[in-house]
Amino acid sequence: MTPATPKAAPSGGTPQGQVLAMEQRVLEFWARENVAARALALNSDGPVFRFTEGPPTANGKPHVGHLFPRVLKDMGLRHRRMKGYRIISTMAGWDCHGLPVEVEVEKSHGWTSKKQILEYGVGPFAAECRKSVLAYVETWQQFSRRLGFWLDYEDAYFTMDPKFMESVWWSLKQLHGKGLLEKGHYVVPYCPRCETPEATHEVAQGYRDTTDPSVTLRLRLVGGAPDARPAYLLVWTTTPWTLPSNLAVAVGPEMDYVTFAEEDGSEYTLAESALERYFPQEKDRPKVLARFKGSDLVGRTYEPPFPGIVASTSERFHTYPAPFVTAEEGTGLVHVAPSFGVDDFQLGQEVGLGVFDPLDPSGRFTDLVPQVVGKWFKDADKILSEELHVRGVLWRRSTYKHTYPFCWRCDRPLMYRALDTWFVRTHKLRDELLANNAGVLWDPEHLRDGRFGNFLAEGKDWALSRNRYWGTPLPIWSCPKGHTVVVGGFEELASLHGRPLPANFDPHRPTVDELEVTCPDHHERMTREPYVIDTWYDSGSAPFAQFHHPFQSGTPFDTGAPLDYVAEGIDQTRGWFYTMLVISTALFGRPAYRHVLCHGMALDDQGKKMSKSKGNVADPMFTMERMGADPTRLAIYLSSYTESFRFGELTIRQTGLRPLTTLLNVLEFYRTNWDVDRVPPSETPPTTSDPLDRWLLSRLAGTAEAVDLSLERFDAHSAAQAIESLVQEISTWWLRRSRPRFWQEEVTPEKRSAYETLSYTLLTLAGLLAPLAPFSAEELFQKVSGNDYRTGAPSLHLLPYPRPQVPRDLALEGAMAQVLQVVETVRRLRNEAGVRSRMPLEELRIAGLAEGTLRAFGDRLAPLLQEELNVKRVELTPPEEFQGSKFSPEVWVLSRGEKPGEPSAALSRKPSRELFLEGLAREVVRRVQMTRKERKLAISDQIRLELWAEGDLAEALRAHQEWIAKECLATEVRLSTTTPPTTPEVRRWDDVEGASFHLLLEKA
RNA sequence: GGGCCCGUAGCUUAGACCGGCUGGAGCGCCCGGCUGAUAACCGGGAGGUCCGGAGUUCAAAUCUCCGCGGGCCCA
Repeated sequence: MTPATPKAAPSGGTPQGQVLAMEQRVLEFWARENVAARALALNSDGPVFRFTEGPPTANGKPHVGHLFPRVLKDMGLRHRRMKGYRIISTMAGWDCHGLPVEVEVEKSHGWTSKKQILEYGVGPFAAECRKSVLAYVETWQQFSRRLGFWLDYEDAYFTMDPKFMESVWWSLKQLHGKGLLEKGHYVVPYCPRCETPEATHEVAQGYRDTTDPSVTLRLRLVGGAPDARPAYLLVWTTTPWTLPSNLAVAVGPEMDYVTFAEEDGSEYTLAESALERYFPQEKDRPKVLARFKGSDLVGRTYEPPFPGIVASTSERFHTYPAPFVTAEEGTGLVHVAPSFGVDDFQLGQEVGLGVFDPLDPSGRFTDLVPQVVGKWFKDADKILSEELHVRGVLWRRSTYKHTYPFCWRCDRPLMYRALDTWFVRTHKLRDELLANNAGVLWDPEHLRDGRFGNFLAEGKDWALSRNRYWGTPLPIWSCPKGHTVVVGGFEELASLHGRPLPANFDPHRPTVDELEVTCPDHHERMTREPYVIDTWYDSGSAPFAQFHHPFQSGTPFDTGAPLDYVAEGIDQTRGWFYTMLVISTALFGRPAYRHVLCHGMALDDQGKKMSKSKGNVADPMFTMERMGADPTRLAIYLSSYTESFRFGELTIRQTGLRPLTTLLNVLEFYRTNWDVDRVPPSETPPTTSDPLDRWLLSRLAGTAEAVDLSLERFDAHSAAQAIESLVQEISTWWLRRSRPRFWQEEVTPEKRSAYETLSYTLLTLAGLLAPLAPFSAEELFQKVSGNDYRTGAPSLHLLPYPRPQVPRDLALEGAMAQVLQVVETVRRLRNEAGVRSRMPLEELRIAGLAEGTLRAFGDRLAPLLQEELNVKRVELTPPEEFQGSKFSPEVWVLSRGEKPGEPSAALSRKPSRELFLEGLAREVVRRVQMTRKERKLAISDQIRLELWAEGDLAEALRAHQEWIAKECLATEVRLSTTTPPTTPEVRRWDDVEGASFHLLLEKA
């Protein structure tokens, strides 16, 4: 959602605010220490990892569609960099050309047609296009920096850079030399507003539902019926504006057709299957006079819908057989206008119909059709239909809902139109494309043979030329004698020009066309084919053109080496992934990339599709400023990003923020304690015999291995999940169980082991987390290593990736799992008995533990459970004990393991008198601690304590007076049974197992 | 109209390729605990027609087919 309130980032104590503050700290550190640039310069002699940034079109602010690929790319690049690879290249890139940019400039002037560009001047127009692109680059850099996406923004490639364009020219010459670049007159999707054809991958972006007229004509057959009655063909179309261009009618030779008569005696012919559509009610259906195959209908002559518009020839206005006629729509008799349909054009070619195109380039009728001259083609529908109606040619009229392509930029309906167009003959490369795709690792896998593979198999040609201005000009010149030269570089152009090119030669239009170029053979002035090329060709050339290949020597570009990793949205299957593959196959005969990661499309928090009209499109910069980059990144990694997934502040809060809060709280715990004890952090795994610590180290080793393996496959999802569950385990088990060790007064060996295990774990975890959540990882590193962002401190992101240094102890992990099972069981028993954890119980008996568990823990098992479960005695007993009725329900709560391997447990139901008093003492201690906190005393502050109590409480306090003093850091504890004074300093506590007491607390 | 993908608790997801314990977690909810990690932390519980139906099988969330819903792509 785009919220109404700007940049109101929450702050203060919320987890969200803490994360934002943390990220700010990290950003300042990175900037101050120039960390990003230093990281990019790492590993200059390491093994090569090839990458190319898919250049976004820099003509607008980044949107969600730009966020996801960047988050996924960054994960892969950070991981490989930490593992010592030299990344080629880390250049940022900007896609500068194309219709989007032109449209932006046109809009700024309020122009509606191409003519206005010419009036304004192509030179100034191009200059504005350039300016428009550059205007957004700064915004994009801010966005990327905030996200933590590190690329080389200082040395970015721009597809409008003459050097880049020269490489593109070079490649086009190669294609031409291989017979892969050809001109033809073909039907292509055409936007009359933009006055240019579009490629299929562009058209693909603009389909939507629309309602068009549906008209059925009756076209009079010359000669009429056999008995000379008037006879008509019924012909259906949804584009009445193409009817003046009608040159033939197509029939399906194998299909069944029928004739029927209407009341006036006229005979009508249509496909048999169409009868039901036109006469849904059986009772209305006319009587069929004759039934025959379409082939019997071939060769008839009819009167065109608009006689006199098009000259008749011996080929025109006849019925022809054609394979594309179907029985599913219309009448089975298809209106053929070769200028305006792919099938129509092909049929026209075959039988020699010629073409008739009465539109000017902007889609308005010329005087070839007088009744609609000057009209926009869609506006002619009504006028022409009305005329047909008046003349009695219109038989039925209604509307028709279907999906139809609209221009992806200007949102006007496209048309299919026969034009002169330059093509990349990709159909000739079909088998090679398929072969080069076969070895690519697609994620998700099904794309390889599914959507992408199917598209390649279609083997459609790529319409390359655009009748526009702001793009790489098609470098093809021809002379009046028909001689054609494809120019593959500026030097070659200079030689045709006859002298050096002007300094700072700009190959864009219009300067390129102002250059005098002479035909080397006929010595006549040559003119350039007046097109620019599809901007997708530019970006598809980025892997080599960013290096100015082959003009620049000594670049790291290798003609034999595909990219190791690319990541973009699934929409790029027909976009960048396609154009890169075509170009690399044509030029270098190899695949363009080894591993492709494709993310799905974003839905909003409610699972609804994001669309501009709904206003639910997330602004990623805003989202990051509110939620933080790491929560945003984690939310993506933890989602099923290869499919469509929800993305919004709610989702980020629920999925991305949560695991980070837990982790940062663990860190907070560590730091709070570390500030007191100052045990040096351990960069290597501590040697310890503590089973809890050894368990954590083993879990860490397992996680490290799993995360690394996942990231090797660029599987951020599994990696993030593995980290998330380790964080969970640290927090819910290791830390909780280790707390008593941190409370110890002195730095005992156990306490040291806890510190070292935790610091080592957190430092390693920081490394594992670095590719995914670089900010939190840095925070973890700085705070645990003790570097604390001081000037000159090392950054985590300049350090190598952590390697597991401890072998896993699977036996111990299995044993711990069983211990956790016991803990869970006994907690349930306590719940059942209604005895809170603070109240100690006498005894716990356990049976059915695996042999391995007992071996792994030796005699440490009992103390571990004793503390965790607050029982005085833990006995391991033989399973037989649980079979009889030895445990009376009066005394014990019981859980019998039912499945094999499940332990049984019996717990004392009630505390003894003695334990009850101990429990009461603990209740009092807890309240004293709360009071200390209320008074904002430091952890280490000593106090004097006075307590007033009666009955059981008084007895409990007397019995545990010393212990209370120790727990509360009290130099003295005085007990009174008198009435307490009613001064405000005396704090009253109620409801301690039904009783109340007072306390007075002073700093000693 | 065609192709590809997805559908597991209110939400995010594991399990599916390779059929087999009682479908597992986290968040949220309810109950409780803890109280110097504190807008934090911990336990327990409720909550699932594994989208529906049919088939294969001793056995189906998992394999097959047919629907329904959603997404993306194509015509």
